[in-house]
Amino acid sequence: MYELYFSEIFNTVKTFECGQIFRFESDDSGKTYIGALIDRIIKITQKDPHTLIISSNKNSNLEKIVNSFFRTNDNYIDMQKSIKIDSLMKKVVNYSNGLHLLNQDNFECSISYILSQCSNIPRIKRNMKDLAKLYGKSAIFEEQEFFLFPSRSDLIDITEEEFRDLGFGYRAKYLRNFIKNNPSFLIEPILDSEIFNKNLQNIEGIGQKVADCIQLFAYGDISHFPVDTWMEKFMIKYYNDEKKISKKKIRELGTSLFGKWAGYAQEFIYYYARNHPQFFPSKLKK
DNA sequence: ATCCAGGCATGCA
DNA sequence: TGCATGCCTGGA
Repeated sequence: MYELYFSEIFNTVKTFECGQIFRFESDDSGKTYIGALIDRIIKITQKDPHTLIISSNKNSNLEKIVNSFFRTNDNYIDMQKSIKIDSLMKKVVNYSNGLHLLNQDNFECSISYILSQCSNIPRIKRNMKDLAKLYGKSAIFEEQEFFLFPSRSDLIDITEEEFRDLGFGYRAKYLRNFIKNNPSFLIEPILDSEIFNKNLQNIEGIGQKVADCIQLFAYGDISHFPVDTWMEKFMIKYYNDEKKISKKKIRELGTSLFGKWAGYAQEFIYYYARNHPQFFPSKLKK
């Protein structure tokens, strides 16, 4: 057990409930979160606005894994400054203050975003929980049973039908394909960001949005700006005079406005928009 | 009862 | 390139 200090604000509720991660849970309304991280169970307790208390069932290499998970090398203050490009973004950044991007396990995280399409957070959480409980190894932490996320070899013989029986719908095929083929560049990532992106999109079931999410949340490339329906609503409303514009253009716009910190900007906007649904039409005009 | 959700692949202009 | 449609499921 040790303390992890941030000079900026760190808010566990915003970080774990914003929709970027699906398998960490709190049983005391946000003070403590517990979940599996790669090969171990991690417990995170908010001590004060700058300090987390970290504990785990496995201490080898713990600080390194945790630092990577929480992206402790990011200059959060600089990031916030450079995203505050106008009064609106100032409001968005202040509203989201304390939300940190997480650098997740790439296999687990990639699967969560393959399953995310045309779904919703509670359902994705249920899907991921089912996978872990059925196929993952169990681990005991503080006398409670948890499940690690299954490895590729744990899932290699699971058929599309079995995934369908778990309620994955047409995504079952994509998941089966992803596990079966799992190209080598996923293990040793291609350095060029856009080439990696194109390679991801060559995998059946992964399009622009999921590829961006995988790079952002699973491979820590925070220059990506995934455009989902919320991003579309926000950007059209505030940065395109409420006129319809393609998702591709919105992605370009986000990248040019926010540069290397686009991933943070995206998550802040997503968090802001979802918590202010009254500002955004439920359905966009064509 | 429709409708549509944190998309994608496909087919067509 | 841009747009329409079907796809599984399940919650509103």
